[in-house]
Amino acid sequence: MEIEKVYEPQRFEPHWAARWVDEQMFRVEAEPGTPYFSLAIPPPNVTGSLHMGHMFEHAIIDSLIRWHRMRGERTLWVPGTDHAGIATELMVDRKLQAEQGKSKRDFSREEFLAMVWQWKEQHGGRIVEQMKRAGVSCDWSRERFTMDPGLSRAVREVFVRLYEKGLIYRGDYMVNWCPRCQTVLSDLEVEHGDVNGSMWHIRYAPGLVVATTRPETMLGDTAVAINPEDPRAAMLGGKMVKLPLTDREIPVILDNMAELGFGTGAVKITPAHDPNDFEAGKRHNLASIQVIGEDGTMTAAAGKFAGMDRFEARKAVVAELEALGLLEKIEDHKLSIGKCHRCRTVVEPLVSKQWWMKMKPLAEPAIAAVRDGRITFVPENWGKTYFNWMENIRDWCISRQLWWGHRIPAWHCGKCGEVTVAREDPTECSKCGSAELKQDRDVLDTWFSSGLWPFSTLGWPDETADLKAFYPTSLLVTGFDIIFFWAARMVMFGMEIMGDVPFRQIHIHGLVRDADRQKMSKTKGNVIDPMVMIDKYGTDAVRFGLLISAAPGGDIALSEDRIDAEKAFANKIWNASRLLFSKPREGAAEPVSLADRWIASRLNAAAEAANRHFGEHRYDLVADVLYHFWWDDFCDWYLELKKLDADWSFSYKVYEQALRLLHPLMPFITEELWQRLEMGGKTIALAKYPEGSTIVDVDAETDMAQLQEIVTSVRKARADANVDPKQTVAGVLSASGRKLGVAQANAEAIARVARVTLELRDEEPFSLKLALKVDRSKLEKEIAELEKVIANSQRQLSNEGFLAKAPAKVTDGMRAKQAEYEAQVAKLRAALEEA
RNA sequence: GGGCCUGUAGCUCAGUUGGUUAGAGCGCUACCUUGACACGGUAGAGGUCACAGAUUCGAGUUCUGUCAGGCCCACCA
Repeated sequence: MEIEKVYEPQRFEPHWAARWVDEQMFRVEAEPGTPYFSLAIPPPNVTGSLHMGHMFEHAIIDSLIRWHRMRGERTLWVPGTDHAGIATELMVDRKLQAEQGKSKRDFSREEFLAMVWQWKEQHGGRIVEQMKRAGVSCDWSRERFTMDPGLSRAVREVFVRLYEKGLIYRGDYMVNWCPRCQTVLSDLEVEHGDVNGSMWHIRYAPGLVVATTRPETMLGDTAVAINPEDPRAAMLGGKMVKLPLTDREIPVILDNMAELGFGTGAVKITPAHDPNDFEAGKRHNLASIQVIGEDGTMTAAAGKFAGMDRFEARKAVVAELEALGLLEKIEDHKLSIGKCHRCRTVVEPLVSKQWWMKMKPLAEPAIAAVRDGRITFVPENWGKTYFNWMENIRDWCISRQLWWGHRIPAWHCGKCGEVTVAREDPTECSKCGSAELKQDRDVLDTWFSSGLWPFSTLGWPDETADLKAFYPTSLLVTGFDIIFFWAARMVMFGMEIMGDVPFRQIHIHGLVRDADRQKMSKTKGNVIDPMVMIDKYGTDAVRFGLLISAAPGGDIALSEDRIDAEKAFANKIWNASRLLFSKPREGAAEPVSLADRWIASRLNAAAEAANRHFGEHRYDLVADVLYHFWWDDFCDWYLELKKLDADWSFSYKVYEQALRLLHPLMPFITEELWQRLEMGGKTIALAKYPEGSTIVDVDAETDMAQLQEIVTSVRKARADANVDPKQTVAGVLSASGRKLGVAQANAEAIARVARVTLELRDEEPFSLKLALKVDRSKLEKEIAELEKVIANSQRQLSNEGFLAKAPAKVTDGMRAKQAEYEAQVAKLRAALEEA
């Protein structure tokens, strides 16, 4: 058979990648009622490009999917992408900024959306093309996008249902506001970090000093609180004090929120700009004065500070207080601030009217589903993290002041103010019948639509055959960073809407980090681009490198060296194939030698282990087992011994099975080589995965172990004696029983792989003596060299000659080394004598 | 403040229910360009399994504590 001399994955990987897609080899028909394995891809952002995290996740999913498919199961992997509301909008906005110096707000909503859609049409296919190049075996005929008409209908249906059920409501609450993105954010979208800030102590009245980390908000204070147990309580409680820098008077209230002994014991209350104060304001019926606007500048209510940026206003307020002598002191204070996880702008707490989802009633069945095992986590420890969050869940703010996304299906009546929520766009107010309706301007949090993904992609709300055939899906594979964002919400939506779990298992994988365990990031410049790696080393090497490093639970430290090493593995397989393909294939395909029987047993064991480890999601162990089977067993032992045989037909049989075993992990090279065997199938991906068994050929394995021990002993003896590897030597082997038998039966094999002719003696214990012809001149040369070294170091030890002027420090180490040299020389002299 | 995880060879990591001599890849040393492969072969070196106790015939593995590091959640003026 023809086979190219050099392993060049670029020559065949793109070919197979295209062919798998073009011929729809992974398309599957829905047959409700039959067993299946199905999985929905965690949809990557449509705007994105493939990074190592995707590559890793897809390597895991694709291996598992291919394994299930090869086991003959009806296997579906649904691909798709996410519109990624805020991320996409920010990206297009930045692009406008860079290219035209304009922002989103220079355009109308319609104009802007048209641009985003255009961008999506032009560039949205990029990540999908990259996935195809990476060989993922999705059913591309079922590709979905979260803003497809069908999925949008699902979003709307769910919203209306939950609204009608009272689980979605609208109201004024304290929210996280990003002044840069001009939208509200959910708690999960805020990243908290510690910063070194200050605590300013401000005297509001004699004997009443408040401490604050945000002095600019004092302009919106509507009370000062002290603890009811505070000694000042009786005197100050209910009194009015004048708020510095303003004309207003505010009350001193008594509330436990002022902790005795913390700070000054008095807390300023700003209901419009602090979550705690917002609650306190409700408790005490306080006014709420918003002094910071949605754009992050001070409002008219801030008086002479109006129009200033909030951080400028802070400086100005502090300066003014200092000038008035009201600033008692400034302390260093460590505090945590929240930033928008998209643009890193400091989030401003504001009171705002938003849409919310009640989470407690949705969380309960979702908690139960994991508690009673209808959903299991792999590794199971992640269940604790899930429970921890779910049991302390708070309502989810689902509206966003964005344009790109699913617009909230609610209409406001211009006449009576009633809100009409409907499946079909209404023409009149549900209360007063007025036609003066305006649709809510907001869109839904992007995670609302992703939360429906497992069933919306299968055609819900229609009762499709796909839905009946493939829901619940079998598995979710994802990173721990989106357990709350996504996984938990899918469980809640699945339980509420479908009345069943969205998937039976959740496999949580780690993060791909660089070789130094640092997070990969563009700013650090340590990003390893999967497409670059694919070009350089081939997809198979990248996949295998990721999978063999994928220990459960842990992050993986990926280096280019690791990928390079796996390319060497692929290269090894390629070259083993070249050897095999140079041999005749004709024959009965039955074992003809010990080597044949042994490799069949090893193949069987490897197959059994691979199946077992796949079942346990231990892709690292699958990879490890197959790596060692191919390299150690098949190449290093089997092929070397096989070179003695004339009939190679059985080798082809084993080889073909070994290709199948490896296919889920290295789909390209196995497909390419398998096709050259002309087995008649369309693709190795649809060939049956070898089952293997725990029953091994004990006879063959035992004999082979004996043979390996003999060979290794000979090689070691040769290495010890420094024998030229090309030279065949004679030797005497003492052994008995089975080992002797093996030595007798396999004398030719031993001679070949160890270059030795052995005289066998039936005696214990096992021993080996090589009859070596010693090269006298080589020995003499070695002795001479060593003696030179000894003489030199002797001079050092005794500080003779020129060294006497600058005596070296004599250490024990030097003396020991000297003794070693002398012993070595003595040994060599003895050897010379003998010869 | 609450929760989770990690600490094993120079580096990155395995080590299944406690059981002889603790493994892999890379790196390192020596030898070898042999007709599949130097992206290779053969033989090696290298570990007080963070530390201290406890349980046990037996602990890298179980328990407690200490130290070190990482992550997540949290309305800590």
